[in-house]
This record gives sequence, structure tokens and C-alpha cells, in this order.
Amino acid sequence: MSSAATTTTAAEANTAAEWVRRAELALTATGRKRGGARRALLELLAEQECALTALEIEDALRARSSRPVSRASVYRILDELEALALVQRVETGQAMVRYERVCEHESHHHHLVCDECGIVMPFSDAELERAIEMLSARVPLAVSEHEIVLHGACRDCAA
Amino acid sequence: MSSAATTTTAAEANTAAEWVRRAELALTATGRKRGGARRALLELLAEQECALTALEIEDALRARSSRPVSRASVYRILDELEALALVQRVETGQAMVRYERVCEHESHHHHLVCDECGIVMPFSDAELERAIEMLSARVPLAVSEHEIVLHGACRDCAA
DNA sequence: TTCTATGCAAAATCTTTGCAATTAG
DNA sequence: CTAATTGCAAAGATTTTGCATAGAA
Repeated sequence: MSSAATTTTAAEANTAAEWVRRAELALTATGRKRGGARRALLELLAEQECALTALEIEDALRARSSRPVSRASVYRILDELEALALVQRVETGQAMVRYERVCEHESHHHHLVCDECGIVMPFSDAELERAIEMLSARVPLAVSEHEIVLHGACRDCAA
Repeated sequence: MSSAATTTTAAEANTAAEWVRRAELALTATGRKRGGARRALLELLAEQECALTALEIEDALRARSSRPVSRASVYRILDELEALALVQRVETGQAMVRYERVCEHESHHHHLVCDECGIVMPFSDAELERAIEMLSARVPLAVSEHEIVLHGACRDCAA
């Protein structure tokens, strides 16, 4: 029940750092101060390449050298970040909601979920995005977001 | 927070009835007996055109002339039906999981969710399905299912 | 009769809230 | 100094489980 690789490559570091900067700007712009819990959480999320649950975030922060953050704060901070569209919820059909950072100028991704071991992996597909875009125009809803989850067996579990 | 139209048209009655029959076959085939709670739940689900939450199901059964069913049984029966692939879970990003029947020979649908009022509507799109199918071949997962949710504002709420 | 199905109440799990203490600006 | 931030513990909400009773084959 853990998500895929957790560290970013050097090539991705830039957008991750950019996201942290954007987040701090958005936060101070809405009159917030810079607490240590929030900073630790931002740092952690910046490093992730895919979605984590609140519990995974709490555990990761406790395990790292960084400051442990209480569960209540994890949830509160995730809510704030979600309201500012810096983080988005990902529903994978597993028990818990997952959260990941949103990078505006990066092609967004969707998720593959292995129903056996619970691993969650990101993917993206231009064709699919195009289909969604076309579709959005013909549907009785002013579409603001979309979420796509593919379920199945990962290579390890299928073997 | 309720789902869209809840009754089926005459044209759809056939597949709904077929689903009930298939469900009862699958249940007896796995050595189950035919309890009243399960029958009431099957009947209700057969009539729905879109996904309901466990609570909505409980309330609907209590409201109808039909037999009320305890919440625990609603959950238990939905689990059974899901394990037999007669029902599928739908995650809409709302607090509660939704459930709807799965019709094998019917083109399956996905969901539109209004984030303002919570209404859930079904839609289907061949282009999208094609894109998913193409994609499934290129992904490190033996894809068995997929779920697509579009979020936004429905016509009433956008107005 | 025997094994499944069901209801009720208690438990478990995830998430939110209230409040007091702490910290940033 | 003032207002936001945080942790802790308690409360909420949804879902699951244990157990005794009722019901189907």
C-alpha cells in the first residue's frame, strides 16, 4: 500500500522548487504566516512524484530528519493547499484519499492502481486528454477538472 | 447530495431485469441462500440509472414499501456484489463511496459530479473509451477496469 | 436440521474540530 | 503585541465486525 518511487530526478527538481515557491507566495498572499509544520509538509510534497495519503505523509515526516507534524495539522494544511489549488485529492478506490501537488505548467498526470499490492503509479497520455477536452464541450457540466484511474495488476503482481 | 433521475425507462427495463437474474444466478452458484434483504437491495439497484451511496440505499429501502434493511446488511451485501463484479464502486470525491450495478453487455458509463450541489450524472463517450483502450496496451499494468470522473458546475449551479 | 442471512450494537478507521499553548511578523 | 499556527485530545462520520436470532434449503 505505498506509492511508487518517491524521489524526483534532477530534471524535475526545478518544477518542484518552483512549486514550493509558488505555494509560499500564495500562502503569504492570503495572509498566512510561515509555520514549521507547513514548511516541512511543502518540502515533502515537493519531492514526491506521486500521490500520498495523509498517514503516509505523517509517517514520512516523522521518519525523516525533518520536524514531525501532528495528524491534525497534516489534514489542515492539506485542506488549505487544496483550497489554493496547490494540491489535489486523488481517489484511488483504496480506503484513504491521496494528495499530490499540482504543477500548473506541467502536463498533469493520472493514476494506475494495482489492486493486489496497492502501488500507485502516474501516467499521462495526450490522446486521452484530447478526448476529455472534446467531450467536455458536449456535456451538461462546466467541467473544471477530471480524474482518471486505471485499475489492474502491476507487473510484479501479474507475474 | 443526491444522484440524478432514479427510475429507468421501459427500454432499459430489460437489461435491469437481466442483471437481477444474473445476480441471483451468481449468488446461488456460490452457495448463498436468498434472503429478503438481498432481494430488496437487488431490486432497488436494478431500477437505478446511476450510482447511490450506502446511506441513500438504506434510506430508499426504508422509504419504499419494500423491506427496510439494516445498514450493516447494506454494506455486507454491496461487498458481496462487488466481489462478484455485479456492482462497482464509484469514487466521486465526495465523502461517501457510491455503488452501481455493472451490466456486462451494456456500454458502461462514467460520471459527472457537480461540486456545488453534489449531483452525480452518468455519461458515456466512445472516443474516450477508444483512447483508454489504446492506452491500456502501453502501460505497465494489466488493466482490468477504469474510472473517469469529471468535476465542475452543473447547469443549475452554473446559472 | 444445518448453514446462511440479518439486525443490533459495539468497534475500528479515517477525518475534523475545540481549545490552549506556541510562534511568526 | 496580535494574529496565525500547531499539538493534543475529543468528537464526527463512515464502514466493519461480533454475536445472537431468524430464515432458507
